[in-house]
Amino acid sequence: MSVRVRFAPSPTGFLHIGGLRTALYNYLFARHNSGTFVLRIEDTDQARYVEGAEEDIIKSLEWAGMTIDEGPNKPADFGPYRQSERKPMYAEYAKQLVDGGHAYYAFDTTEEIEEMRERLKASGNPSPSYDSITRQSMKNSLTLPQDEVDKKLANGDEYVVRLKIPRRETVKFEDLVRGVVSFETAGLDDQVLMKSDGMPTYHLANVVDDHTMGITHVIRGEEWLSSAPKHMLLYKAFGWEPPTMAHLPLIMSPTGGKLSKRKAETEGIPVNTKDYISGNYEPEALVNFLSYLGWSPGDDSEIHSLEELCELFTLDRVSKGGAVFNHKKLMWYNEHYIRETSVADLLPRVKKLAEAAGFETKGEEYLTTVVELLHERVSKIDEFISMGSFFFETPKEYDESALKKWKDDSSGLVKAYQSKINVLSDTEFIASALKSALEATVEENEVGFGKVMMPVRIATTGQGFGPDLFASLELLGKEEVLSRIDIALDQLN
RNA sequence: GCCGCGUUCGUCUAGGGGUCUAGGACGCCGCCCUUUCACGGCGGUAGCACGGGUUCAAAUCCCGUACGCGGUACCA
Repeated sequence: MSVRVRFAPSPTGFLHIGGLRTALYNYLFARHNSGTFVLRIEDTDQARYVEGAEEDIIKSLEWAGMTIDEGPNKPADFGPYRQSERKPMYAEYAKQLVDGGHAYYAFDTTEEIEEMRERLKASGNPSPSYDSITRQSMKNSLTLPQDEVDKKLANGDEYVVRLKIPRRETVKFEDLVRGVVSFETAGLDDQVLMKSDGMPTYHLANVVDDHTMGITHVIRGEEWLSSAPKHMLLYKAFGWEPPTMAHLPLIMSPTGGKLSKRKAETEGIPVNTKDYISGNYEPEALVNFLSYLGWSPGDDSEIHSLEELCELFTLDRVSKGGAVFNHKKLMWYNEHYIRETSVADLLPRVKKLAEAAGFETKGEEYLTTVVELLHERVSKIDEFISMGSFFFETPKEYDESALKKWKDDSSGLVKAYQSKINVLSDTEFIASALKSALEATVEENEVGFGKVMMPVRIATTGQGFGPDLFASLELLGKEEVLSRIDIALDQLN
């Protein structure tokens, strides 16, 4: 049987980083096994539905390089791929469960359930639930006479369908990440399968869809482990072979706990994939970083393309413990991929960013040199613009910490250098000549190299750091350099 | 509280009874390179949660404790 996996997010918001990793592991597993990667939208909670979320999910996966084989955007034989569009199906399967004695109708109002909980709490049960014991004293098709149940259903009274959890059973199954896990049914509640609005809950829809869509492996976050026994019970009740389970470790916040939107934001970590897109991160870097958050190929390698990861990925190498999101390591990956990318490939992207920042890019040749000069020192592509802003405009201000290196004698030295390069013709205005001129200035004034170099750098770039000074000056051109020195001399004295 | 899952350097991880004096990566520190800042190169720092077993031998197996995380909804 060929492998079929699904990524099944609910469109309740933008795709966050944890969801992206779950998608990635599913994708990697699918590709490794020449299987099919399915996208299914779990939109059964109408109250939490967010407009545009589905588009965001698809766009995010595409950006990361994951090709969806089947999904709402790519219909195939197992559609529809939105649960809301599969609604009639769930009711039928729920009925099948009821008829088979595995589920029942419950007519209790939320107030009545609340009342039951309060009553049990008062008598010492800290977490009462609607289960094999309490259902005996509630209003459902197990306790009510058949004719009354029929009447209520015919009347159109509101009801839910609940799973009839067996009283005392052990549910055991093998998880590809965790090994054998087992649960006692005594601790499980009679999960609602069909809500009173006619929509299924996650549990029913998920099991029905995974089965009817031919899903062979369920790869999802650990937050689902606790409800997995209910799902196993459902497969059994339907008489279906359950898919193989694999519960992934959660991505944790540096301060502890599951990496939530709120936590991530206060810690300066972008949570939504769209923030990585708009933040100009390299998708290859995020993918590589994420793949190693809870998995490793077992050797000392760190860098792998998506294709290589597909080749290497196996579920038995996924770790069990939660993995803390380390933004610095992500940046290391990002930096790596920037350096791996050729100047030619970087060029159009830098051009676009520069134009978006309102800069005149001064021609392809000029921009190419800018990218070359900065290539080894940026860690994110937008730094070509921020760090290299002086290539596009005269510095508006001078970096404060750099100014500490502007000493009393700096003006004089900069002036001396200016007069030396002033005599160079436009064609003589090249890095080597500019360097010689500075060396001459150094010699004549009997000072250290940095004594002249740094003030010149500050005057012309506004920064105390940056790419090779002489190559930068050459690119800027004689007229511009001289003019910047004039302005600096004027402003810094 | 109850149920479940987990725990190797600060972080991500390798390791699955002897080859572990515990390996790699990020970070951090130092040195080299160097006109600055980076890049790069070299080196360093730092860890088997704790307590009992089992065994000739335990980071590795078992039990317990602690701690962490998840679940405990007509949310997913």
